[in-house]
Amino acid sequence: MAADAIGPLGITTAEEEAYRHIQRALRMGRYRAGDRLIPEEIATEIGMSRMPVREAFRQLAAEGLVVIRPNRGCIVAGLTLDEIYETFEIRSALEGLAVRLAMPHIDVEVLEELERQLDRMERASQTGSSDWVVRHQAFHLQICQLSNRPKLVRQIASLHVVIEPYLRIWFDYVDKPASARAEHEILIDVLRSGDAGKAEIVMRDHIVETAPLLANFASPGRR
Amino acid sequence: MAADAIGPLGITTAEEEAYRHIQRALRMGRYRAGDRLIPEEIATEIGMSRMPVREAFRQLAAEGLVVIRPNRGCIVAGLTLDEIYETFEIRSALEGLAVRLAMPHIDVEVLEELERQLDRMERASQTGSSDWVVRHQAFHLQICQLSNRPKLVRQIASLHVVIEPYLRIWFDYVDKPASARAEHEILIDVLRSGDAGKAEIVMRDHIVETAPLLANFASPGRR
DNA sequence: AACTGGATAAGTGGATACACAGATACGCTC
DNA sequence: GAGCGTATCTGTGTATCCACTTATCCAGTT
Repeated sequence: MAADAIGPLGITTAEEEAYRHIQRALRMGRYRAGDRLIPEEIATEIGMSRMPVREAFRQLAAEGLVVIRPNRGCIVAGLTLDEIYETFEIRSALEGLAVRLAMPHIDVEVLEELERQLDRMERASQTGSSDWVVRHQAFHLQICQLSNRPKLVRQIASLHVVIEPYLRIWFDYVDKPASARAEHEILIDVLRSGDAGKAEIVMRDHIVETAPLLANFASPGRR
Repeated sequence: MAADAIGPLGITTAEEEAYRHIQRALRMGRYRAGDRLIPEEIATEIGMSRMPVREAFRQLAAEGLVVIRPNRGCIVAGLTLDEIYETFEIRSALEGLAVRLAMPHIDVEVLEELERQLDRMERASQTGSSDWVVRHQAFHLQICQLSNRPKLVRQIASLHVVIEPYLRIWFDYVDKPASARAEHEILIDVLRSGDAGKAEIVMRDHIVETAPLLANFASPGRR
């Protein structure tokens, strides 16, 4: 059939489209925490009925991006200060595990690729756009993916989505995280060293130390 | 209204009921990995239309218990051998973190309660029923809950649900995990010692060492 | 005899329609 | 004037219906 390639990406179902649309909006910080998401509103926005939108809500609720209370609609979740810290703690444990398991798959080419990623990150930050956030997450996920643990990577990616709005707020306040480059260079260094146990510790510390930095800026943004 | 208390538990919506029904069935191992879950079949089973069942599928898919392929229905997920190991690795990282964070909240009363839990576990195993699995999970979750990290506990609980069918198979093959009692006594001992770092290591080892034990029995059961 | 093509049946995804629960605002009573 | 009860209205949750995709089976061809 000619109508096979409907969308630009491999979107097959209306639900998938709704899911990506809403998730994108949430990541971008278009809605504020506590805002109600009205199914019909979003449905007309992307030209479908509210049914697939509702099913998309379910997926988002499972990821913790929204909260659905029976008969009382769907509201944007938002994280309290405690929950931001908690999310970073979980990230530190999972990404620490990932980097430890990734160590056997580290070679020169990988290290070079990571260096290039760092360059892209810096360039993105200089353009002033919040592309830096996307690049930063790509850098972390790149390392995690080397662990060859699909479920682990998915869980980590899901956590990144939850904290993305807060990273954006942080980025908007401070023009560019000054120490970010150095921080991530240390990560590459420890990967180069080949010490899996040390790499895990460095990654864990790197992540938990980030939390208080953006918590200061994120707190006014929460509900 | 008199008809307020419809169900025995606080089930408010049909979807909630469908979700619990299917999740229970999956945990009990009623379906085998690869089986197709037919919405109409389950819908008539609990007296509703297939719509809430469909939405329940979404939640289950988000938890990784089933897989939904567009236009091709809902099949029971099941874990490959690699995925079983991976799940235990993730559990070890998360429960390790949880026990470390729980340490400040450990006191004599908590330790006594955990000892009682162990007794209940042993009693459950002697009755021959697979209640042991429930008790075992309750024991682990009890410790995790002391961390005071709701999101962390939820993630861990979700992993427990995924591996529950395999724990049951394991339990059915070997009448009673012989070393289980001793293993968990060690956990309580390290909690008593007050050394958070050591407790994390002990918990991590305890969990990853369990994986190969039940992997041997679980492998014939997978798809 | 095996493989490929099409036709038919079954089943999933989506839309519309309806019933019920919750929120809000107005009026009545104290 | 304030507080409570009630009525209306918005919006969610469920059911039925329709369209489209996919799988299966049979027939025709090589």
